[in-house]
Amino acid sequence: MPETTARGKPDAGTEEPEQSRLRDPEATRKRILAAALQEFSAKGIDGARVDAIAERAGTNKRMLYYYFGSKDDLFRAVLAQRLAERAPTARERDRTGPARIVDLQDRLEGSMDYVRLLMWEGLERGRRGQVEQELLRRESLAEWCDDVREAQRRGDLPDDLDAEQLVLSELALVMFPFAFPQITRLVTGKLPTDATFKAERRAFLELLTARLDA
Amino acid sequence: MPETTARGKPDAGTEEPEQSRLRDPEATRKRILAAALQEFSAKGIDGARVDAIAERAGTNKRMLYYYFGSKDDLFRAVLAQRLAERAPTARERDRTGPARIVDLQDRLEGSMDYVRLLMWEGLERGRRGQVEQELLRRESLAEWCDDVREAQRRGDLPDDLDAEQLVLSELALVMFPFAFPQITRLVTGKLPTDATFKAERRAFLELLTARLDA
DNA sequence: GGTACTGTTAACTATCTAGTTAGTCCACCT
DNA sequence: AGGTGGACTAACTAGATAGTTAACAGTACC
Repeated sequence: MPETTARGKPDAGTEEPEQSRLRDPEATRKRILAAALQEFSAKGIDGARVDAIAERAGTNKRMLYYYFGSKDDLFRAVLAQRLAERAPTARERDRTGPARIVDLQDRLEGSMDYVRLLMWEGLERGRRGQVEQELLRRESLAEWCDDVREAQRRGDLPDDLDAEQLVLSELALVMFPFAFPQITRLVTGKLPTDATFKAERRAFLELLTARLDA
Repeated sequence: MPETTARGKPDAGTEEPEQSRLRDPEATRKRILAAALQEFSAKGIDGARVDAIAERAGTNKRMLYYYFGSKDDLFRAVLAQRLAERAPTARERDRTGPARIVDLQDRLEGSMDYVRLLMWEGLERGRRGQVEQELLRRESLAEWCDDVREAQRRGDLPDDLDAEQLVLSELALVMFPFAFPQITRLVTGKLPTDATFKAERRAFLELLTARLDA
């Protein structure tokens, strides 16, 4: 690869203008964010290499510091973006029906990178420090809990279970296999990305939900 | 601190000889392992600093390479030791009774460092590479699944649920809060180490188990 | 067509880190 | 009492890494 004036292909056109200008600040910004998402998701904050992100974005390390102030700020920007992307659709889903857990799994299926981002956040930052988008996230989760409580009042969900603990548990049931792929494999013989595993998990979660709501 | 010839106090005497020799290979080895457990648990494999481990162990970096070949080997040794410590008692617990999940939580309560070790393993190594003590762990978990299947035959546990998925789920319910402290806090307002949280979680898991087994 | 601004680049630096070198110190054996 | 080998240490090294410098090149505006 000559790599002299390589500028990554603009691939996913955001708007239709399609002008493949040589200078395209927005596109560059997005390429960096996308590259950072992959790197951070794969290797964590400490593990990710700034040079690797720059190269993957088809740009220069300097640009990364030009648009985002530091490696840490870049991580925060990636997480914030991913959270913002998910927040609106999260509000729309049914959180109390009989298919709620399977549904949650479907939503998470395509976003293993997001789950891993959250894990890295929990491990590398989570103990004391403040969390990114704290308010937004807290509100979104509180809303979810409120939905559950309302369903409990209606009698759609068992009312002896604490709503917050239930929400936490549903997240646990769905996220855990992605968070601990090695344990998933040791127990079931399959990786969480395996299609067979997903189908089996799905069937199990359906039964479990029914049993819970009985 | 003068720190000239500082040798960490031998503290936990392994045998009773109690000779506080200045040279005590076994004690040094153990101090290094203990220090490494803390560092790796807190910061992961990449995040942990060899110098920090050495200092925490009250010894020299060279000793670490003397006893264990590399940083990575040291991590494996720590994990292997922790697994070996837990394996025997794990076999003794009741895995099918109505208190099984609460019981599992009690066992994990004092070993957050262990859970974190497993998380780091999952994140930093878990995707492809082989897992430490693979055989031992796989057997131990298979045995657990067998116990569940037998209980299902006896009618002590619902037999429509897949045994492996059930084991995975019970692990999920208990480990998740420790793995995602920030999410736990966002949902419940408390950290998983908080005594109130533990009590609430415990009560919830009791109800949940009863509901599952009904 | 010049000037000012902003996006972009390669090369540089200070610091850090895993791993090594080369040696000292101590216990035990004879 | 002296030598042998294992336990231990301080200082070093080569390479990596986050962040910086300084200059270059499109674009826009007059």
